[in-house]
Amino acid sequence: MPEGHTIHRLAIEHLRAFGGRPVRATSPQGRFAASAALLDGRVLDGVEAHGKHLFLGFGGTGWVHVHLGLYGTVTFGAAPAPPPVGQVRLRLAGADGYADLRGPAACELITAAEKDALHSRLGPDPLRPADDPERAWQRISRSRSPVAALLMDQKVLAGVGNVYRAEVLFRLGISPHRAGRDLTRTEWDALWADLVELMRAGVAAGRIDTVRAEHTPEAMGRPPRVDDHGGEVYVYRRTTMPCLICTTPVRTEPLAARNLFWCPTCQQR
DNA sequence: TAAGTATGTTAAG
DNA sequence: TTAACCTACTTAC
Repeated sequence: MPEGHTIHRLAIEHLRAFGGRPVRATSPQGRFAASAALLDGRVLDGVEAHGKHLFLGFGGTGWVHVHLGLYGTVTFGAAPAPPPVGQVRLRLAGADGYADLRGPAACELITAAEKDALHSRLGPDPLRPADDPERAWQRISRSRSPVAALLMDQKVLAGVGNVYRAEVLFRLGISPHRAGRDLTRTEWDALWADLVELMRAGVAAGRIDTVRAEHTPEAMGRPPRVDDHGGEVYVYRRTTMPCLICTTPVRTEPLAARNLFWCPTCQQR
């Protein structure tokens, strides 16, 4: 379930589980075996997340760069680690627990310089307190592309995926098809602020919840809805259901190779 | 058992 | 714009 909140949460969990102590590293599947051997017995001394990229620091040995892609996962468990199940690219194991990485788009050992190069290709991340939203605004306010595409462009903004883009646009009532340069500065400031709030909540909860208390099915007097991705949301993959607020059917269409979801009634700004 | 789907990205054309 | 890739799960037959 990888949008930026997942990756930031993973950084925290890795630090808590393995930080400051030597860790055993193996690649049961074999595809990361040579690098795992270099890492085995080293101390995890730093973790970082930028957008959907996770970095695990091992001193002079370098950084493990992980990108989960569409369906990569990390599962944590308590020691002793059982025999690996399925395709485990990387297993880290400490005295108290272990973590299994499966199906990542990227898992590679890189240098500090290579890590810097990756950062330079990414826009500001709402979950990195020092990141400056002005950098994103400079690009958005000059672009003819629809805001829904810009929010997903990791060079513009890092960490937002298909769920957060759909939900934040709904919450602000902004049409996904508006061109970036037609947004007002006030609207952009509100988008960034809402992303910061939503994504921080996502890190804390480990899932994406975007529905305000006054709009829950309970509060609206509607039957409870069952999510297939774990969180309570307004429009993402809600096409078989009416909009929670106005009961218009939620609409979907492909945009830049991804499915976009929005409410044509509530999002007319 | 096979096909389809997924919260993502890159490279080829 | 399209295909390819990484894996697991759900749905169809």
